Amino acid sequence: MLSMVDQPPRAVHLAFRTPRRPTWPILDGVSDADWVLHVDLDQFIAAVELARRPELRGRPVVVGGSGDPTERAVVATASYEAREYGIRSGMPLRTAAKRCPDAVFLPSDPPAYEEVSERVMAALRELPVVVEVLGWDEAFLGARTADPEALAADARRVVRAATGLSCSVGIGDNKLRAKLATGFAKPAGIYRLTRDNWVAVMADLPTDALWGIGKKTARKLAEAGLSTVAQLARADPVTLAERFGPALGPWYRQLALGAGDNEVTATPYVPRSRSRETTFQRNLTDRALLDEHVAALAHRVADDVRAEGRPAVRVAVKVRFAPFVTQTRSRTLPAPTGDAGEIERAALELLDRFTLTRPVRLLGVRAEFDDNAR
DNA sequence: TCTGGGGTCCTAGGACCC
DNA sequence: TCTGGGGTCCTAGGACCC
Repeated sequence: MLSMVDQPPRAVHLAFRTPRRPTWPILDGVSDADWVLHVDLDQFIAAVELARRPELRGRPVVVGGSGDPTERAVVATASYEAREYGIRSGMPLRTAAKRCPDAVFLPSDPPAYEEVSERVMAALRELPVVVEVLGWDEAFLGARTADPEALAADARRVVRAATGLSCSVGIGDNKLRAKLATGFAKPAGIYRLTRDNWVAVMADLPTDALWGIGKKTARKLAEAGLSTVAQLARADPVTLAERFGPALGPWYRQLALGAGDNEVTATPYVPRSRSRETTFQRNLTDRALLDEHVAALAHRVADDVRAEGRPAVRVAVKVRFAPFVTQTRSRTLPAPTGDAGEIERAALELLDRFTLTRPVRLLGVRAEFDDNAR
């Protein structure tokens, strides 16, 4: 339900492929310069819940699923108190309940978070900045100022005034550095990360400290002898391209150098796809039921497609079998459409292409839009 | 650790065309 | 015709992020 998802890889790649002269800030502390600020709400979902349930303050609070820790669902956000028990976002609720049986489990309430998020973004737009929304609880601010720390403090102030919520602000000379700076600012702080302190701060950290490198890639990099940011920064781009692909390989090295684009844009987000999926509390084997669920998902997707006002050009169906094997089947439609019947027909035909012998734990339907029509 | 839901982008192989 | 090289589309899967 995160409707505004980050798009850093594309932006960073574009900047990498067509190197633009970066407008590096003039760091004399007096002249105006271009800065990127990254604002990130502290434990956003948990904070929204605590704001309307003040009696829970100070207790470990876990938000996710329908609030029943025995169901198939994961943690959306854990309060800092809950994090002390090792509870993290993405962790199964059952695991969280084992780690902290006394935690308060609350259901996820997306409309409530959406509403607060809009107030946060509206407050930020009152500042002399360009606001690029990244998700419910994150935004980049582009600004020309001589005092980015003062601007960051202003951002924290207006967000608190509008919503009562706390946020952290990273200051950088590009988006990558601003985003990573926020990690050092949390909670409730401000931190500046630029080319001046990049090496001192980042060099010895593992590669997955970078935004865009996760556990899997970090492991593969380590196997290639590249465990730290400094080692990755010194790696040969040609070798990286051979091992990790023509775009990803060299891009990893750019990340390690702290390079990235600094263009903040308020241009509204235009989605490339819309999808709906459901994990069943109990695995499904009955083919008629599978058909029914896919048809229902297809109709929800068709509603979303029509709401977009652009036709779908492609439909995909996802099946996750027990224990946890995921397959997808997709097809380009004969003609772009927003018609629910046509999307349903395509989805059912795709479901037919799977070998449906194993129990199914998840079904999903996705519609894709024409990339050129953005 | 029995592992959600909603997104984005990259890769690679094969088809197909000139 | 025992054989090319490039471009583009289609499809499935993987990785990452919030």
